[in-house]
Amino acid sequence: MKQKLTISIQDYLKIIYELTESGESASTNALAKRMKISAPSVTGMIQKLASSKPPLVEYQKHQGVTLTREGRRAALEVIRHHRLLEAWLVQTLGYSWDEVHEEAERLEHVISEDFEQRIAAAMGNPDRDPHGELIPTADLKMPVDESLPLSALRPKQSATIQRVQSSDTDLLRYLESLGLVPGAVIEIKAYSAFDHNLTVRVGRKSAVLGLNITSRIFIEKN
Amino acid sequence: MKQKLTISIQDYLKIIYELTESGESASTNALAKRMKISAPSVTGMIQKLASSKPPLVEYQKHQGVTLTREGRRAALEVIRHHRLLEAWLVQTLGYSWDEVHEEAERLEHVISEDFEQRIAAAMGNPDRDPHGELIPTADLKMPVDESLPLSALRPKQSATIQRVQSSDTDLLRYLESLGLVPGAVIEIKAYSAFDHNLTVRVGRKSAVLGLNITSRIFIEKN
DNA sequence: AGAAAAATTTAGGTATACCTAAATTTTAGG
DNA sequence: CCTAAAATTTAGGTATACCTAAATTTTTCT
Repeated sequence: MKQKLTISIQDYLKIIYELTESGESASTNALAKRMKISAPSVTGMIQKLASSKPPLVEYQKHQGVTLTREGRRAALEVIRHHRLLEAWLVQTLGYSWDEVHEEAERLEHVISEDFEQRIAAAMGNPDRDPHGELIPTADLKMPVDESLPLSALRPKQSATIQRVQSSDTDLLRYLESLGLVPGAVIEIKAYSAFDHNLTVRVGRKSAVLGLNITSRIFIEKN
Repeated sequence: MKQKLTISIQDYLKIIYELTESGESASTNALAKRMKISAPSVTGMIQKLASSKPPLVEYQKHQGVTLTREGRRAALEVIRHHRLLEAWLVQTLGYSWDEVHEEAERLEHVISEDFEQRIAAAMGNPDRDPHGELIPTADLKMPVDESLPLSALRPKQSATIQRVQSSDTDLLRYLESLGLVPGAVIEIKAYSAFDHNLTVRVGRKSAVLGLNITSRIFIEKN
C-alpha cells in the first residue's frame, strides 16, 4: 500500500525539491543543515523514502537523492499549499511578507484539498506568492521560471524584481524598507569585482547589496 | 519544565473538557470511545497528564479525571481555536456548518496566537460558532450557557434555538433542511411519553424528533 | 453477599522520527 | 597517489503515542 505522507516526510520532500530546484544537490548534509536535524537522521529517512512503495526518492549510498515522479508530485502539493497560504494570509488577514512563512509552514501540512481549492478560488488562482515565488498549478506542474539572480547584472542594466528567495524576517523587512519587492524596477549603478557588491537604485533610493542578498533576489531584464 | 502540549495532549484535554461540560464523567472508557482509541492507551495518557508538572488533570485510579486549572486553560485555548476557525471558515470561505468540523479539527492545533487574534478581530470577536456554541473569550473564560435541551420542552411551549451540539454532517444537513438552526423560533406541538418524541414546528414546517436529536439541540424559552 | 459483568490498569510490544558515538566511504590537498 | 578531512552510514538508543492480552478492581445483579 501507499506510503503515508507524514508531516515529516512532506518536509523532507519539500526541502529536497527546493534544494534541487536551486541547483544545489540534495545531499545528506545539505538536508541535515537545512532541516536542523542530524545527518544520521537524514540518512535514516532517505533510506525509508527510497524503499517505500512507490519510491519517493532515487537514492544511491553517499550520493544524495533526487525526487521520483511521485516524490515530486507530493513535494509540489506541499509547496502549492505553502505558497497559496502565504498569499492568502497576506491578502485576507493583513500579514506582511516577512510574517507569513512560519504560519504557512505549519498550516501547509494540515489543510484539505477542499480548503486549498477554496482559498485558491477566493484569490482568483494567483500564480505567485507574496515573495514572487511561483505557485504550482492545481494539477501540480511548476510553471517555468525565467528569472536571473540580481547578482548577474552589471552597471547600466535595468530590471524588474520577480521574486525574493528568503524567509528571513529581518532581511525581508530590510528589503521592503528599500522598496526591493516583486515588481520593483531597479537599475545597477555600480559593481565591485572584489566583493561582488552591487549598487542598486530603486526609485530615488540606492543601496549597496552584498552577494548574500543579490543571489537571493531574482529579476528579469528590462 | 512545562509539559509540551502535543497535538495528542490537546485532543485529550479538549475531550475531557467537553465530556465534563456536558455532565458526563471523563472516564477511561468514555474517553477511549470518543477518541476512537483503546482504553489502555487512555490510561497511559491520563497517567502522564496527571503526573506532568504542573498536572493537567486530577486523577485517581479507576475514577476518571477532571481538569486542573492549567488543564482547563489549555482545553479552552484549543476550543477557542476550534470555534473561531469554524466561524471563520463559514464567514470567509463559504463552508457550510456541516463541513467545518473536520477542517477545524486539524487546524486548531497549529495556528499561532497571532493568527487566532487576526481571525477573531476580522470577525469582530464573535461569541458563537456556526453551531451556536459559545466561544471562550481571549482570556480563556467560557461564557455561561443558559440554554436547555429541546427535550425538556412540552407542547404549547415556544423557544429559540441557541445551539446544536453535533458534528455529524448528515444530522446537520437534515436539521438545516428543516430550518432547525441557531436563532430559529420553534413551538412544541406534541409529545410522546413512550419514546420521548417531540413534534416541533418551525415556520410552516413541522417535524417529529427523537430524543437522540432533541437532547442535542439547546434552546431558550420564549 | 457473592458471582458475573464491566471497567480499568498493567505488562509487554510496535512504529515514527529523532539522537550520539563510532565506523566507513568519498573527496580533496600536498 | 595517498593521506587527512569531510561526508555519510551504521549501530544502538530515546520519547511519543499507539496497540493487544492478561490481570485486577469496581460495579451490578440476583
